[in-house]
Amino acid sequence: MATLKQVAAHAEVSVQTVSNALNAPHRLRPDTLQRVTRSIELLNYRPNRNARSLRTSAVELIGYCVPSWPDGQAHLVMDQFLHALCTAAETSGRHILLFTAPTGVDGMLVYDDLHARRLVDGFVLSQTETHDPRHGWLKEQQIPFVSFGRVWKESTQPGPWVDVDGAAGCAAAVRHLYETGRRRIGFLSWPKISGLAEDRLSGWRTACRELGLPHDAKLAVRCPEDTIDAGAQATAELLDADQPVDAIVAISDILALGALRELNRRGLRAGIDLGITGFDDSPLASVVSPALTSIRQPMDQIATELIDILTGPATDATGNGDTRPSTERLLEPEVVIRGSSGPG
Amino acid sequence: MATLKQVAAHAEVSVQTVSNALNAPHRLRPDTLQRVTRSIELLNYRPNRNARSLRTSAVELIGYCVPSWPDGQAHLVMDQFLHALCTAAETSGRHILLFTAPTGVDGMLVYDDLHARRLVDGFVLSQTETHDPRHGWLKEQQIPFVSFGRVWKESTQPGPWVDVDGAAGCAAAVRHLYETGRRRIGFLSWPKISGLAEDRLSGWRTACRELGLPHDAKLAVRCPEDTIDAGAQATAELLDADQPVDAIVAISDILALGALRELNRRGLRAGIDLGITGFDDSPLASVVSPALTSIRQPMDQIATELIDILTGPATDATGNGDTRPSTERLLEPEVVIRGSSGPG
DNA sequence: CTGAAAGCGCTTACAG
DNA sequence: CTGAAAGCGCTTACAG
Repeated sequence: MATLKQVAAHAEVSVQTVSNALNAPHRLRPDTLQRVTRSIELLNYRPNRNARSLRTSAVELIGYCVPSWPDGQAHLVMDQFLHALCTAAETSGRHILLFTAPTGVDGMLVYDDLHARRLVDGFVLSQTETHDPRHGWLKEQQIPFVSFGRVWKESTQPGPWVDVDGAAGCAAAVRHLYETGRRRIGFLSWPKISGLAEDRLSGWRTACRELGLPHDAKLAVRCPEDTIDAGAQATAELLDADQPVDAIVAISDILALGALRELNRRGLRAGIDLGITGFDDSPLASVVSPALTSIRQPMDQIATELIDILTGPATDATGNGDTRPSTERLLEPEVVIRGSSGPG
Repeated sequence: MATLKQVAAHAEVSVQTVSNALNAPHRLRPDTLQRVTRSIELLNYRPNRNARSLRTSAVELIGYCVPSWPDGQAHLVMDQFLHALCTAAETSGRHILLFTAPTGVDGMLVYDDLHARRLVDGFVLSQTETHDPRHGWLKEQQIPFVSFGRVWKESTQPGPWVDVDGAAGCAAAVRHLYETGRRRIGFLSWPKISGLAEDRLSGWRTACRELGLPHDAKLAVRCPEDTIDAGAQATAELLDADQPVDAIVAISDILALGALRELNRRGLRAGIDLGITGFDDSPLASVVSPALTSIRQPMDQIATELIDILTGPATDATGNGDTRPSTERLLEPEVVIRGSSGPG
């Protein structure tokens, strides 16, 4: 492996000049730059990142904790998210370092260690939970981070975040179903009350109200778990009611698949007799028939914003200016229309 | 951040002794060790990894290229694999660095760069394809790597690998179905001929032959794509044949889900009227009803073996001893029995 | 525009 | 068992 010194000797300049050729080429005279560049190519020189990091104390590595399954819904799009995150990181010359950690506050030792030993510059958090302790802790330690997902139920959100407007997504799904002629739209939700679920539910409720559609509590079913079975059962309820629904907005693709199955069982046709939509546009959505209309989170944009915020000018690195507003970005999801919600 | 020097001053020893306390504690006298350890704790010292790596030229980081979807089957268990890989890496004091690269030989520039700039010590490869160029290239460059999955159709497999015995898995599924009384077992396969598909198919064929069951070509259907629809259609074929099958071994969970749907549509009960098995034990398997019997790859063991091989004594670092056999580990998958193949 | 020198925080032969 | 010293390969004020 060639070193800076060898390149310098070869190009007959000082190491400083070679370093500048790489990091501040405008400082060199064109002819010098060209000569150095030639030597770099000839010797196939690659700067040693460890040496650079030792000097600059920046590793250009971003930590991401791989969520441990079983977590239900989220991991069906995890590879999409990771791919987007990697790509965004690489665009800014960085990479993603993966690690595992216990959930809750116990895991913070791992985060702290990774940062203290300078394996990473900062963290991207996801799988944010209601009352997630990580954000507050990292902020207190002044360790750079950005969160995908808000910490719900907190009076103040610690630190910067990027999130998708679930309410807007569900509202858009309702409007889409309305436009295809549906007038009684049910909602399939999750069991435990979470900020995420309430957010999406509220979007359904608001849109129905605005369109003059029914939106009473009976139309929103909390499924006991995020499975196809539970989705099918809840769908059966909604179909067997005195006034059956003619469309269903599901809070996840899995539940929507359950709805699809129940329709199938009854000889009803999704997209014709009823409209069905899911959430996440997971790989499953395009694998069923009719394919599932689903609400897609803009993964690439999410990832880009996350990296932008994390690598941008430090929000609060000094500890002063604490009152400065955190960086917060709420992105719009998109309804990907497929067969299950009709031709429109 | 405390440094080695500061700890040394605090403990009133040389930096060398502190370093030894961390890396070779047996060299210190117990009382010295204790004193140093106390100083380390008091100052909350964490060794700077970049400095260490610069010195030792080992970064303790393993590169893994995130596969770009859509790739069909594999990404449903990607998070399981990543989690296992991370855990195994951490057990050996290492971490996973994620990156993206173009497929094929173009991507090798990325691999080379990552290694040359010392961002990683080596690579774990997965999504191995027939005629995958990466293995040969990395071997030639003497860049450490280990592959999850064999390069099929090569006369000699370049470099060490870990793989799962797909044939054994499918054979086990056939035997399991036989034990639950099935006597005419179909096979659902993929469109393009790949080493992976042929391997699994051969397991079905061999087991059927050994049990005296039919295994003619008509019983093995190549689905045009890895979707629920395709699986359902192929299942319909197998059921409408002159001699209908009473069980189906599917090469993927998705295809098995298609089989389940087709049975459902016909009023047939999986696990009672027919036995169905999938492959990969993806999150989907436990989310349907009846839950899907599926062949599970031992992810934790795979990951452990991969890291063991990669971090073990260099197989061929010197370039001599080229004839030494590569490290190769073929692991047994496990049939996870659920409702879709009957109570047994 | 270019160069000589110090230093980032470790580890590792080498002496004592 | 312990210590003084060199060096891993860079970057960065500081002079010239």
